[in-house]
Amino acid sequence: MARGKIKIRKIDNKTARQVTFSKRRRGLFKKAKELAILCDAEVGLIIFSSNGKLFEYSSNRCRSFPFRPFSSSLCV
Amino acid sequence: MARGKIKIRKIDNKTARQVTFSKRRRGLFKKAKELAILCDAEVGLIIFSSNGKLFEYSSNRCRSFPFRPFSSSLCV
DNA sequence: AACTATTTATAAGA
DNA sequence: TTCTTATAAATAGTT
Repeated sequence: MARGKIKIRKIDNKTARQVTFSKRRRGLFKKAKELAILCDAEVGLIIFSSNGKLFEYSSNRCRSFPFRPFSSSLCV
Repeated sequence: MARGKIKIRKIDNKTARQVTFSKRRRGLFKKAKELAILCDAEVGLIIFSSNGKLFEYSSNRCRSFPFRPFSSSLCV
């Protein structure tokens, strides 16, 4: 998508993979939030990095239906 | 992001909101899949439209840890 | 982390 | 809903 087109396959180099993960993770969360707002949708996104670190987002507005957040802490 | 810049706020017109929902939902799923493949991550994405229709994706590979798919049918 | 050339996503229109 | 296309946004490679 930028200085060159890439193939969608696992990035072998660990450092490069981590860099791409950080960049694309941020982009994905941004898009998820935009969809929720623009389209009045409920969106839940959960990501485990290859190291097992958790990242999550929920658009939930503390309703019991149709959707509960992944972490109760997200619903303060 | 195209013929004009938009503000990220709920789209009032229902038809326009549905059109945007369809387009952006597809884009979001694509990005989610790309992240999972490129970065060897586990990704789960769940969306309820404003009409309550469910759309979901899980990159899960049928492991019991760290992540179970949202629907068992996704893990055949 | 910042830059920027390019690719990709997409808003509006057909 | 699908296609087109001009433009905004994301991002790959670089610094």
